[in-house]
Amino acid sequence: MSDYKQTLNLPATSFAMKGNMANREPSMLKEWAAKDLYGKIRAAKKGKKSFILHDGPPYANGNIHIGHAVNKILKDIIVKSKTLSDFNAPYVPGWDCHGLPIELMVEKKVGKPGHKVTASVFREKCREYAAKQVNGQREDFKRLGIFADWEKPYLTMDFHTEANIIRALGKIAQNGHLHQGFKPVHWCTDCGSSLAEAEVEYQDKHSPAIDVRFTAVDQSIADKFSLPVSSQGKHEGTGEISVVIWTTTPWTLPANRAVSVNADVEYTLVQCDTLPNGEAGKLRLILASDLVTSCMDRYGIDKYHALGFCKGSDLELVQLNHPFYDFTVPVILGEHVTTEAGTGCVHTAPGHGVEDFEVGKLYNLEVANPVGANGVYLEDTPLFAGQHVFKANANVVETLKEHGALVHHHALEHSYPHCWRHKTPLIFRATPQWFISMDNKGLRTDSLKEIEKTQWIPDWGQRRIESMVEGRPDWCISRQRTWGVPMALFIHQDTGALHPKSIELIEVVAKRVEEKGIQAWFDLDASELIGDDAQEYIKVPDTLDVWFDSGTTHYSVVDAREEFDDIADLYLEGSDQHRGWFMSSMMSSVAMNGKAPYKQVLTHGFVVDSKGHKMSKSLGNVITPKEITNNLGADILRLWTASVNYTQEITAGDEIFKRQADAYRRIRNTSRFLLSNLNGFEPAQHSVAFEDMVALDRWVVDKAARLQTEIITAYNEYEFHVVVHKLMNFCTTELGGFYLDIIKDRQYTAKADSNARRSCQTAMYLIAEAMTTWMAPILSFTAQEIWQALPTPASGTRDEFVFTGVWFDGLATMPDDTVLGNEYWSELLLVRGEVNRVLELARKEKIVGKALEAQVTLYANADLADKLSQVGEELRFVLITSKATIEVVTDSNKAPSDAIATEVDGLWLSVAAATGTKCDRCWHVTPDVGTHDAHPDLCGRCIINIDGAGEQRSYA
RNA sequence: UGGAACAUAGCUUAGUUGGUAAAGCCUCCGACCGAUAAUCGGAAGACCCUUGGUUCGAGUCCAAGUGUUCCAACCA
Repeated sequence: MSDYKQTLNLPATSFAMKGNMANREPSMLKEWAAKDLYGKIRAAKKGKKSFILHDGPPYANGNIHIGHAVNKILKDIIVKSKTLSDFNAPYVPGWDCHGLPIELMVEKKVGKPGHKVTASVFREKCREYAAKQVNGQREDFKRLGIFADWEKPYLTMDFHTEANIIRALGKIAQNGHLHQGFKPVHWCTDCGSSLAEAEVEYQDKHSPAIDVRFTAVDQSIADKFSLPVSSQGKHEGTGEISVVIWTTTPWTLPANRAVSVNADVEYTLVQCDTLPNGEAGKLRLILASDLVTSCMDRYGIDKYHALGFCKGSDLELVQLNHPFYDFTVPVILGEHVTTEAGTGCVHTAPGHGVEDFEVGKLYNLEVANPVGANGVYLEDTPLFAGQHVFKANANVVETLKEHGALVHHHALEHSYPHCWRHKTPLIFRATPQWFISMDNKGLRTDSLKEIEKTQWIPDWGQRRIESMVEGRPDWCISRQRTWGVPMALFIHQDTGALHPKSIELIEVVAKRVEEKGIQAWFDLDASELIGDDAQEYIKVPDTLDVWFDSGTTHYSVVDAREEFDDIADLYLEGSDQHRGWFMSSMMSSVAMNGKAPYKQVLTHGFVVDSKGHKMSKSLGNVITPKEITNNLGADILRLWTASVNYTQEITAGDEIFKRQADAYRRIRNTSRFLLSNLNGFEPAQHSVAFEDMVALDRWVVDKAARLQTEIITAYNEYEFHVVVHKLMNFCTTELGGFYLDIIKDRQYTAKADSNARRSCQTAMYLIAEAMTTWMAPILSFTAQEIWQALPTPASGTRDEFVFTGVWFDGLATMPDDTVLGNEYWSELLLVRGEVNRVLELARKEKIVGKALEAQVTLYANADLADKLSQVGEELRFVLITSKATIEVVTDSNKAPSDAIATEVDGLWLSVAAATGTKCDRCWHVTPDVGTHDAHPDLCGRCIINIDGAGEQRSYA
């Protein structure tokens, strides 16, 4: 055996084939942190045009789930790609730290505020708990390779943020958007306080279900129905006309202010020829047509008939007598009214029901609130003063009977909200609340204008938030909670009016909060700030809705942090945030500044399992980021995130991650092969000028340049799956299946320092440089690993990190129609595909094994033959055969019958075993092997490459 | 129940103004043994969710339906 292998330029690299990223990433992160990578990026981009992605704060509770991971990875990809586009894109991560879920967790540990611990201590515990949660989540985010100012995040519980939240409230009040009102909330009469939905549990309860009739003030209401007409005139029937309602909460009747009907439902005027339970007498009742039969059954009225019909809308504003009070209430229209149960007419007490409240607002109904905090009717409540509402139920029923208004009464067992602590039934009770008005100062219309100016991606986001803003009620920002930013206002104890100096006072309070946190407000003695006014003015005890906290971060964070010099360019969150953060941010920003807080809003979908179902513990289909990073590494998780169209639901599953790992290996191996062929290549001394390169090498560099443009565009449009697909396809199709396969001959067998070899090394080097930047925003760990393995560039130094630089600018392009340019090689690629197909047939027949054992004859028409011959003798290198012969086909000189027709117009192929002997060095089969005395096992080409000046290559 | 979105090979995605459904991965078969737990070649693989409609012609336009997700909270 000869030793010619030693004369080859075989690939060599220390870059491992297996990434083993799960194990290696943590140490890379450690190193990056030690070297202050984030700080280095900031320094490198200082003074550059800024791009501000403002982080929506996750709630500081619990481990991060895969949705958090997707969100942060997408943000990170954007920040990194913008950085490579030479923007200064600082990334300040945030956390939402106040609010009920944390209170509930802390309650479990230390009990409710005001019981075992003071409110002050309780807040301290909440603060500690939130801080701990933030630390945990922060480490998990870091593990994903997210680059951020982790040492200086923003927390909504930072003292200066808390102070700014209060200032934001002041600004909104100053601009006239703040007003007081009432709103019904879940109320526990034992606690004497409101409850959050999370504190409500549903249990079965027995309630008195009653049907009550409200007599019409004006009996001519009958005219509204389509009454039958006879010779005696209209048949109107006889008996008092009433609308009948059904309710399970008789105690709410004192607060009744209307009866709701559905505009589109048909109602019947029913002539009853007996009273309920068969007693003698006549009545006319108004009921939903669909429910007449069931109602009559229930009432025990068997002699009745329909007099006429009308739509609910016909009854609007008809006046009815309250069943036991001396005032009238209107019939109003509400969409919440259905005909599933009851009578189709709904008792409406705006003080005791959310739907009642909402519909009542449309009709300017009074929000009557006759029930005190202890569940007892207030002193000025006629008939029931001093009675507890649940005890009063029986008395209300009795009173109804006395007034002849009770149509039916029975007991009902149904699911009813209870206090989770006392297990007692809850009531809905209107309490004074603070609202940001949607319409008083045109907030709704102004917001809609700003929404239109904002770019929503995908574009349906705009319609979505618009419809929400159009339909939303005033924003109730007050909460009766402990762990929240206080509504730092003083109101008059009797009138509820804001203190005349409220705006100045807010700044004074904010200064104190800046020093000592929100506790400063709760510790504050009113007289300290307002002196003698403290006799008449009291501190508002409410806290702010946490949506207000996060919604105002455009002010408390973006405006406040010195690394930001403008409003945010981009907000990026899950699509649920149209209702949430996007909305609260828009509302507060317009209320404060009259403009949107962001220029673009990008949304992503939710992560679902492989069947498209949401992830939940009960289904057992939850995949955690930790599982992925521990098994496959963060780069796989990142690649997966980047490879999907995240605007829809994002599917996660075992097979999907396995496929991502496959894709990862392909990209990694292609990079490895490039690196291994750059062994010994010094760009400064070995680079070949573009115009001196072999044609095929120029083509691939041009291809890479075109691709880079497309990839940057895809990054700019936030379409990362396009990046991944293009990258993969380039590795597979252009590189693996074509270019790299072809140049192996040159790379391995040409003289080490020949133009033929240096040319393709130059191309591979340029591609490796560019490709590393392409993948850096996504496969950050791998890209940096490759970056460190790349040779020193011609400039003499390489930045320590791929992340501080810009897209590679060393690629060159050629016009499409350049001689031997893109068009030419595209066509040759097609020809090669056909050759491969035919080679495969020959392989099946055992004529050849590998392609180099074959010789191919291309029968081509004149046009094609001319093209093919442009690369001359080097055509065989393109086809990776030992010989390639072109035969011109004309009408008179057709291809032989055993040649195989191809998909390429005017091309027939035939394949045979190459004649000659296999060269021991380059493995081509040629007749001249054995004719050279010095090297009997080599072909002439190899001898030139070993002993001579080296072969010349121009094309491939 | 309302509002919004989505539905194309096993997987991830392309499918322009309607004109015979593409790519990569996976799978299978083969080659190679100088990218080797790699690489190369070839092949197979789709009732474009269903049903109607418009049209000479529909993955694409329209309608209805099915499935899934998000929204409709003093949850974030």
